[in-house]
Amino acid sequence: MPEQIIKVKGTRDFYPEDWAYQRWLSGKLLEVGRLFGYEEYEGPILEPIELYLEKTSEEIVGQQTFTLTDRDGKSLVMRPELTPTLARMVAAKEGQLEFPVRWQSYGRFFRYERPQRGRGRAFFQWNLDLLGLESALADAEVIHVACEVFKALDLSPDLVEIRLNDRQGLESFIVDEIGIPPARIGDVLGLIDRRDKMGSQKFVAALTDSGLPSSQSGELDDALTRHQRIVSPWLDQMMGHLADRGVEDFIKLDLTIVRGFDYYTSTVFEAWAKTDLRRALFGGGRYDNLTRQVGGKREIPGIGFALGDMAIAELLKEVDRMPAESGPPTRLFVSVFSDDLLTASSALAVKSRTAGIPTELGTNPGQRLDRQFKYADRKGIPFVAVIGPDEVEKDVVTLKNLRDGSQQTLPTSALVDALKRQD
RNA sequence: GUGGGUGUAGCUCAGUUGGUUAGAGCGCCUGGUUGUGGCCCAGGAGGUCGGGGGUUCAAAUCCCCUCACUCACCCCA
Repeated sequence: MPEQIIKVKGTRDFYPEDWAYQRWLSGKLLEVGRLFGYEEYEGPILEPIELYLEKTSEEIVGQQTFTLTDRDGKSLVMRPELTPTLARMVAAKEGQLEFPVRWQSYGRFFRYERPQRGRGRAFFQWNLDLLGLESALADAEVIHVACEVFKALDLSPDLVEIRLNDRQGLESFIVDEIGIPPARIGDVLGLIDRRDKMGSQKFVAALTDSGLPSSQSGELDDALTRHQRIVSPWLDQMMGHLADRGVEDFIKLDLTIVRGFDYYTSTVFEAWAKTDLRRALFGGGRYDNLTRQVGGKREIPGIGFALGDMAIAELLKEVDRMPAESGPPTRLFVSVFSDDLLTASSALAVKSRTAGIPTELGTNPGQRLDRQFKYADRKGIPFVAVIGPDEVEKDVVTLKNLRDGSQQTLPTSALVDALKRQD
């Protein structure tokens, strides 16, 4: 026997019940976006490596992506995120698009990482972006969408929160209040980002190690501990808009939210579960120079976020918000009494399908009826039709409801109506 | 990339200080019921104990290697 072929590490097989969950989740997300007027779009799954080298460090692209070489020797990347693709698509049509652009997308992404709880190498991600607006109204809208997603998934503010910060405000706080030289901002932001994980002591030590006077390290740590937020008119505006929309309960200002790299220019936010799950559910922010880096003629400001399917699934499982399994769509199983009567059963199935009722015709003529019933029952098919010699003679059909065990014999012509009544 | 854990029947798992023919529950198959699923009863099939090597009279059990899965760290665009 040939060796069993195992699936690629970090990928998942979606059996019907798993796929039903994916359909449910993507349906919920896309519907929320649709209610805010966001149009769906999609890009290629393969992109030239240069698209990512522009924006991200070579190390990350080299080590954390699936890359391949095509037959012409060109390096291609299985897309690890959508934003560069979005930038490319917007830049290519920037003269023709009507701004502001509201776009959303749900698709597959790939990252070459070590799989663990809530993270694999192939995953789905929902991206939602609002492009072409500079005002805080745009940021508030996108965060409002995020809050509505929580509502749609039945996740209340006691389970989840969105931690919000203004990177520009944080930077000026660090420079003006603490007195850290502007040149050091990059390092310091990176450490602030990780402060939650390493704890206060290590944080101070790391700051000092990086060359900061220990008085400043301590002062910054104190300030981060003491202050819930920074002085930021930008955040004040956003919070005002969010309160108008009635979603402020989901929002927590948190000046330690940074999100790695220089990608974001002001607003940054991350969603976190307030449970044991120590993982960001999604994150996003404002990027004001999106299209330039991919050859666009002008800078188009934008704000958006991305939500992966795996972390949110972990949370939904943990708080019991997964939808119930629904089984196959089949409503009616038409049993086949014998070879002779296959024609009659077949005709009935055709009639039922024509009426729009998902119908399965027995494929084992003459199989004992109890087997056929058992099969339908296990499949979760709610109705079974029987056409035996008695029924054929009188042009009737026996219809059994497997849910409650009731059974009736009715004219063949009345079957469809009877089924529709019982929906 | 670093470290831990786990691999025994289709599934979830037991398996004592190494000891005879490797077990249970669920599932599956057959029959009890040749026009009726679930419940019940009786019987049955199914395992090179992840793979390879070693120690031993004897290995699921001990040792080494390897593969897979999993959890955490690093990272998280």
